[in-house]
Amino acid sequence: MSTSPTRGPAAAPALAEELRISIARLSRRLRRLKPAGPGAAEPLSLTQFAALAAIERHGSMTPRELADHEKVQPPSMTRVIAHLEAQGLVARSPHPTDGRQVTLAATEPGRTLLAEERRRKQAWLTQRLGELTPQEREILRRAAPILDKLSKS
Amino acid sequence: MSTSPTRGPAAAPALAEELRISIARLSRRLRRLKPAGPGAAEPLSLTQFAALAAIERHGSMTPRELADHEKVQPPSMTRVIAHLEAQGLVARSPHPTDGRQVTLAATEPGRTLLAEERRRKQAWLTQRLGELTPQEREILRRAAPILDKLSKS
DNA sequence: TATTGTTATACTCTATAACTATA
DNA sequence: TATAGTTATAGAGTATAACAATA
Repeated sequence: MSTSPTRGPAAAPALAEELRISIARLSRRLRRLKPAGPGAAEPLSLTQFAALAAIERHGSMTPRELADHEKVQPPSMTRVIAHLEAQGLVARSPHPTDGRQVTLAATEPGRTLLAEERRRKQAWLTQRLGELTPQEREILRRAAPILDKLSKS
Repeated sequence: MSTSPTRGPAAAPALAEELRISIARLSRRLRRLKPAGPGAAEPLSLTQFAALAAIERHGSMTPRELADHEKVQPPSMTRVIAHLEAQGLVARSPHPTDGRQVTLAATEPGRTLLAEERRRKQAWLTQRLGELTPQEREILRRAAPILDKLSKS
């Protein structure tokens, strides 16, 4: 019988299962949140929001870069971008040197909406985080970049 | 202009956005993992796996309890259970006193498969976790139950 | 020939609404 | 009337395959 250690590298499989299930569960819980309020414009899905936030943060990005960044396949990102563009939140422009590529940038309404969503749509999670102890928030704050590191590999 | 603190309760909105995006991205990354190897039986989706694991851990559960536990609606859990039952991984039995309820328990093949999946299907995440520093793993170990607490609210 | 991006199509997961059976 | 579970149906999100344009 294995002794199933709870610490050290050998505990990785047990931690993997716990994390995998916890992440999936919280992901479902978050996705279920009804977006924004009655007065809101067409709401953004989480993927759309993340894509818009990434575009704004990087200044400009190509669809391929976005797909890699958000861990979806290019055709999936095409749909996300189409939606953002239809809403006037991002604008395409031709790549300066490579005719195949497209450059995406946030429009002024896009930046406005982003700020608004940040203020309002994340209310649920913000509220829950506020109910944690400072120590717990600190752990999550340190965990977030590690989760991103895992996503990247 | 707000100063956007990075620590303390007031930082919750910023942390909320970071966590929300990180969780969604890692969730997509994990879901994309191609399950098991060539010799494997019909693979389990992550939700199916989590349900089976919960049933085994609790000894027995009702569909309603499972749905609440995994943050899905009852009809969604019905499908998950139907799949597990069709594969012979869980068995239903009538509730001892309440004729409406159903009791679910893992079968012997179910327990076997669970052990096998634990050993094999989580290889990717286990590998990635093994590449982290012990300090990083420790942070994730502490973060996992906090994520669960967030899911529960 | 390789790469970017798109179109067409299909699948997985989950939800809501309506129904049945039991309490 | 209220609750557990199921059936029927629909929608969101993402994937793969095939194609067009450019390098």
